Amino acid sequence: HKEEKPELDPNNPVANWIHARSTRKKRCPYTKYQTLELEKEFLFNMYLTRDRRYEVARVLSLTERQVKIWFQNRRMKMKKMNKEKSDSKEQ
Amino acid sequence: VMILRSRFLDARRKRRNFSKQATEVLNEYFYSHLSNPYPSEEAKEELAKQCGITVSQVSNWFGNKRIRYKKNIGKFQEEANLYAMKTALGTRQ
DNA sequence: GTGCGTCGTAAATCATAGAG
DNA sequence: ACTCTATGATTTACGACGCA
Repeated sequence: HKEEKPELDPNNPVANWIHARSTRKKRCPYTKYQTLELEKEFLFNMYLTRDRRYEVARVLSLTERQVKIWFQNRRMKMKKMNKEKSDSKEQ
Repeated sequence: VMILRSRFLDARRKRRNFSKQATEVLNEYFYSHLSNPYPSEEAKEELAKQCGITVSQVSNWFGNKRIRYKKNIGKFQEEANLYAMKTALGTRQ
């Protein structure tokens, strides 16, 4: 299996675990307004065009990358919710 | 029926801590795979079945366990020794 | 090679169950 | 009964890999 960063260390049990790179941006919770607007946009279309992405990012003071990733995560969330729903149906 | 059903689903939403037995099973797996505590999808399904929880909950448990263990190994030393001993006793023929 | 897709995860944070 | 802390869930941000 692959790693984000294999910390090369001898006897430490944690050594071969997956570790985030130190350059990773710290998670920064979005405001209620940002989240609400993103949800509205997602309701309009689950996939962004390049123009919509630029516009949403500009309006919400996020980077286009953040908006792209938010949509990716949101789609995964939707997928998970759908799976839960279908799992609970089948006794 | 729909009301009872939705009530059951709402109740499901309220978090309850996992049973002692379930936590036992998860910890046994975690500490016996400490150098690579990343269960496969199949292993997750088996653990979920044994624990009476969902695969997502198993994933959440391992995610939380890994980060919390890594953040403070000392705090978990006693627990680690306990499960290491348990595994040793259960494994010997 | 570029660029956006999913999948699995790290790490931080949220919410509150329940231990003390 | 009331604090808090431990615990389960959710939210950002990426790495690995896939496909057009």
